Parts: sequence; C-alpha cells; structure tokens
Amino acid sequence: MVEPERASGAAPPRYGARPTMKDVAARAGVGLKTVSRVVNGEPGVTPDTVQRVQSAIEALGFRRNDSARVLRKGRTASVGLVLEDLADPFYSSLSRAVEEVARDHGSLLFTGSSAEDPEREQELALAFCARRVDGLVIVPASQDHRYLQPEIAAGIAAVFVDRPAEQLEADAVLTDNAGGVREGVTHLIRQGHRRIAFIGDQRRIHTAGERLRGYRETMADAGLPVDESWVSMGPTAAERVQAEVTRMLQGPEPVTAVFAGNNRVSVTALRVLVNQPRPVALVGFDDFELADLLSPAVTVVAQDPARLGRTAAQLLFRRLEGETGPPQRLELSGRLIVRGSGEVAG
Amino acid sequence: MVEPERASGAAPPRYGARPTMKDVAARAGVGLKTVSRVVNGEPGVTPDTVQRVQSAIEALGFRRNDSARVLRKGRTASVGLVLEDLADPFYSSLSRAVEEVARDHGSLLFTGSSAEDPEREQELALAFCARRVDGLVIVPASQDHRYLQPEIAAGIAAVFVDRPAEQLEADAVLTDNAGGVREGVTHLIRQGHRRIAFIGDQRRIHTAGERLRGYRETMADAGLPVDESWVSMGPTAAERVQAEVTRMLQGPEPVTAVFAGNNRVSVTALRVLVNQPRPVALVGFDDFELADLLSPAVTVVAQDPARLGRTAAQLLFRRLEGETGPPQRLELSGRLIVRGSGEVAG
DNA sequence: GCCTTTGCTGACAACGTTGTCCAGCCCTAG
DNA sequence: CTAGGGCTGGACAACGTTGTCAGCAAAGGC
Repeated sequence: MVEPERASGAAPPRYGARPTMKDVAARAGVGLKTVSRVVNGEPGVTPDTVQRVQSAIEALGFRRNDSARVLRKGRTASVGLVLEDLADPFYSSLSRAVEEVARDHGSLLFTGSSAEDPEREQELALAFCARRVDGLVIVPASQDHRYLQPEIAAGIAAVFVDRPAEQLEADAVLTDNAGGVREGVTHLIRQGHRRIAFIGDQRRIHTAGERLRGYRETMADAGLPVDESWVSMGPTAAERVQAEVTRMLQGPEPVTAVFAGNNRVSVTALRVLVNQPRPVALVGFDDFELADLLSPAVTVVAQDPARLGRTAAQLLFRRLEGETGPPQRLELSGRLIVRGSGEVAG
Repeated sequence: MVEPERASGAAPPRYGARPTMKDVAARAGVGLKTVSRVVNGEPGVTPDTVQRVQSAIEALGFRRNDSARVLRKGRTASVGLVLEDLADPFYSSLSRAVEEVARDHGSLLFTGSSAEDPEREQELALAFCARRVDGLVIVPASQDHRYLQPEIAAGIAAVFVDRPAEQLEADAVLTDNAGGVREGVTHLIRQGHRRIAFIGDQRRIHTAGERLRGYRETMADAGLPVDESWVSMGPTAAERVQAEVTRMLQGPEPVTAVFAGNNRVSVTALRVLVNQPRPVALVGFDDFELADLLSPAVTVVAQDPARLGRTAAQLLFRRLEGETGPPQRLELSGRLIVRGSGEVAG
C-alpha cells in the first residue's frame, strides 16, 4: 500500500475551513476578546456589539473549539465510563443512569467496554485520562488498579461501581452480593431443597466470588453439605453453562434447584430447565425483562443497576465539587422477587 | 537523588499539579521536543536518551495531554454517538457495535441519549462538534438536521442510522421497515387473520411511519379493509399501549391479531394478551431476548442492531479516510422469525 | 473645567503539545 | 585537513481559547 504524499497536492479534508474567534472578530470588526465575551455570555458588552458579533457567528457558522477551551481552563466537563459490556442490559441501564447524572452536571460522557479484559480496561481508563476527563466511573475487570494512582494524584476523581477497586483505596458503590444470594438460597432451602447448584461467573471477578461465598455460608448455616460437583465457576458462555447444568441434572442424585450467579447464567439455565421432564427450581441473581412472563415466572434477587449507576455518578460529582474525606464504600442491598420458579417443591 | 515517598499515603494529592513535557524534559535534562519524540515513538533519539526520558516520565507520572495534542493536530480520534435511549437493548447492541468499530480505528466514543427529544439531540450533537469529534453517528429524533450543515461543511462526518436525516443530504444506514412489516403482516394474513391491529410509535418518527405504511399497503394489497380503530400510533409508554390493546380486544368485532411496531410495544402487548380468554396472534417488529422461551414463543421481524451499528460506523470511518461521493443510503432487510405467536389461527 | 469613576474594549500572554528549522556533533571521503 | 553528510537535539512558533490588564471614552463630582 502506498502512503499518500503529504507534502504535495492531494490533501485530506481541510480543517482550516473552520472559522475561529479571530475570524468572527475580523468580520464583526471587534476584538478577539469581545467575541469570547459574547460567546460565553459574559457581561460588559453593548447590546449593539453583541448583535454584530452574533450575526458574524451566524454568518460564518462559527462554533467554539472546546478543545482549546479545555486546554486553557483545565476542566473538561467530561467523564469516562468503563464497563464490561455496553450491550448487556444490566450495564446499559447503569450507563444510562450515569449519563443522566452527567448531563445534569453539564458533562459529556465517554463510554467504553472492557469485555472483561484487564488490559482493555486499563487502556480505556488511561485514554480517558489522557483526554483529561474530570472523573471516571469504572466497573473493574482488572485485579490491580495501581495504574490509576498517578491519575488520581493529579486530580482525576474515580468511583468504582458494581465491583471494588483492587490494590487501591477508592470510592466504590456495590450491591450486597453475599447478602442477596443468602436471601435467594434461604428461600430455596425453605421450599425443601437440599441439593442446590450454584453456577457463577469466573472466580477472579469480585461479585462472582462474593456470591459464591453467600451460597456456601448459607448452606453451611443451614447444616447442608455442599457437593463440589454442584458448584461451577467460569466464563458465562452459553455452551459452558448449558453443559454444566445438564451435567448436574444427571446421575443418581441430581440437584433439585439451581442458583444462577447472574442474568446471563439464568437465561441459559432456563433454556436447559424447560426441557427437563421434572421441574427444577431456579433462582437467579439479577432481574431481567420478561422474567415475570415466563412459565414459571422466574424468581430473582434483583439489583437496581440504574440506582448503582446514579449513586456512583452522584458520588463522583460530589468529589469533583470538592467533597473530601476517606474513600467511601456504599452497599446497596438486593431484593428477592418471588415469582414462581423458586417455589418448585424440593 | 531521593524519591519523595508516595506509597505511604503521606503526601496529600496536589490538584492541578499535572506534570507536562516541560517538567519531564527538565528532569531528564533534555529538550522539550525530545520528550515529545519519545512519547510519540518518533525516530531519531538515542536509546540512552530514550531511557532517561522514560524514567523521568515514570517518576513524574506524566501522561500526555491529548487536549493540547488535539488542538495542535486537528484530528481528535473520537466520534460521537447520539441515540434514543442507551438503556434500550436495541440501541445498546447498536452502541456496542459502533464502539467496537471505533476502537478498531483507534477512536474513543462519546455517547448520549436524546430521549426522543429533538432539542436534546441537537444539544448533544453540537456539544460533540464543539469537542471537535471527527465524526458523528446519529439516530435522529429531530425533524430538521440543517443545524448540522456548518459542521459537515467544516469537515465533521455524519452518518445517520436507523432513521434518515431530514432536510439534509447525508449518509444513512436503515432497515427496510416497510418490507419487514409486509412480511410479518402477510404471515398473519396467511394464517387466516382479517382483523389485524397495528400499534406503533409516534407518527413523526420515521421508522414508525414506514412501518405503518408497510401495514397499510399489505392490507390493501390483500384486499382487506382497515378499520381505523385498529390502528394506534403514539408514545410507547406502557399505559397507553396497554389501554389501546385492551380497547381493540373489546366490542363485537375484536381484532384477532396484533402487529407490534417495536420491541417495547411487543412486550407490553404480550402482558395484555396472556390474560385473554381466547388466544390472540402477535407478531412484533424487533427481536428481543427470551422471545423464544415465552409460550407461545413470539414471532418477530428481526432487525440486526449490531449490524446496523457496525455498518454505519464503518461507513463513517471510510468517509473519514477520505472516501468521497454522494451520500449513501444503505438498507438492510429484516428477517421474519416464526416461533408460534403469529401462527395462532385467525 | 478638571479629576475620578464607570463601562466597554482590545492587546497580550498562557495553556501543553507538535511541526519547522537550524545548530551542533561525529564520521567518512577526498 | 577540510568538506560534506547523517544524526541527534533544541529553540521557536503555532493551534484557538481565556485571564489579566491597560486604554479610552463618556459620565459624574467638585
């Protein structure tokens, strides 16, 4: 492939075509600073002059270059959001909530999905920092956030959401994962289940570990043994989950209930369970759309992703407004929603 | 030289104390431009010097200020995405696809939801322009996009997706809405339905209008009269849709099938239909998760939001790379997925 | 009538980076 | 020994904006 010659002829689209305040000033016959004043609605300009400047702006199609403004002012009025997967309904609700709060504070939002890849998380977060976002909201994928230390020291606020930062003291807004699972598993035990499966996400993910802990503790507290073949942690790809559920339903002593560690697991598990000859109970972590319309309707431990996002973003902006104090850790509780699938007799 | 001890948390973060290339240069004992060269991996620096500069960067926690870079270079390596509602699964899949393409081209992504409000769309798009994004992907909410004319003239590329621009010649990537509805309605007619309802979004939304057109044309082509009480266009708030569906199922000659104009309508309509004494057929525009697990499973005309997003973003980057030529209009076709709910006898 | 105040305006530097250009330096060839 | 060339490194301007400060009228006070 041949590089287009730069020095000579064929130039890419011309950006010099953009009028600047200088151009506006020239056309309006005023000084540069006066244009700046008009554009920013600063006082101290005669109505007549304002009028002239505004016509010039209109005529030239001028729009202030916020990059230059940012450079001069220091604050960028933008925040970055790093999450796992924007296409996951859980995170898209969370994003939307963050976006809304940012908008209320006059900020724009950069978004990026880490795809659960630590390197990608870091790459995104640092790229946002290089753009000098005022703050970051992060759903962490990595195990070590020390790379953010210099950024935070330089004044970029960071709030972690859904999962805490690791190796770094930082604000975090979380759901009480273990507590939520405890509610769900207790519910299953009350229905008479004793052989309860737990299918979760990869162990290294904080929420997955916490949920597993909730499961083990609840079982132990109830005096129920846990056969290790009932526990499966790993990627939530449909094939794996499907295979695991299927496996657990075989043999002489199959599980009679499944606790699904997140919304993706619930959905995949469901697809297997509907084809079973005898009913198997299911309780899932995370609510999802239409859970109530399935038959049986799916009992879940619901998180409130919008509330997580909103709370995190609000905390971020409080920090940006100067709130000091040690890193906070807010924990929202989950809520058991009984719909039928968890009430199948054990 | 003794490093100031950072690790022990003794040092209070000094805000605004961000090191610049100048600081790095001073510390490394080299010139400013040499630091720039190292940071950008430009050739012509001795390995020894590179090493010195890199240690200084590390020690100071320097990160290049991309705002300044942007100002100097003209291109920002960022694009803006304006859509209707990030929390809607349709748009979140679309976003994710756009994000992925942007990433492949080394660009960051600004996102914003218009909430179907024309003013908000404009506000967002222009704010992105002020940040000098290289390009925009827009799901329009407004009826008049002339406000983008100066921006486009100044070199910002714009691609519309899902709905075309209005009052403006611009690239657009759409689904063949009328064609998709035609398939769905034809399917219902083949099942023997004569009284088919159409419930859609607000008329001013292009896709809603196109889908309605598809419905009317198909009915007309089949020689079936359309009673205006079977058609309802308006906001897709659950209450309204619920009321309309309920209304259409009453009276001496209730509809026997419902065509739902988008995924939100489908879901709401479903909630009403499951409670009906006699089965009512349903076909919806847009696929949605779990549609296949409901009973009956829901027959839909599926769009491919990820493909829409990907196609639009790819077109955008081709434009940014200099592809000229008149505005393109790409139309992807919808796909009827037969699952059961549309096969209820009429 | 002169001096002060007030209100409006513009010149200029600075933000942090990159592009241009030139000055050294070392090496080799004549 | 000198001229020329290749490398390396640095001084300086420029990107478009905003903050500072000074200039300059008109208005007001004595």
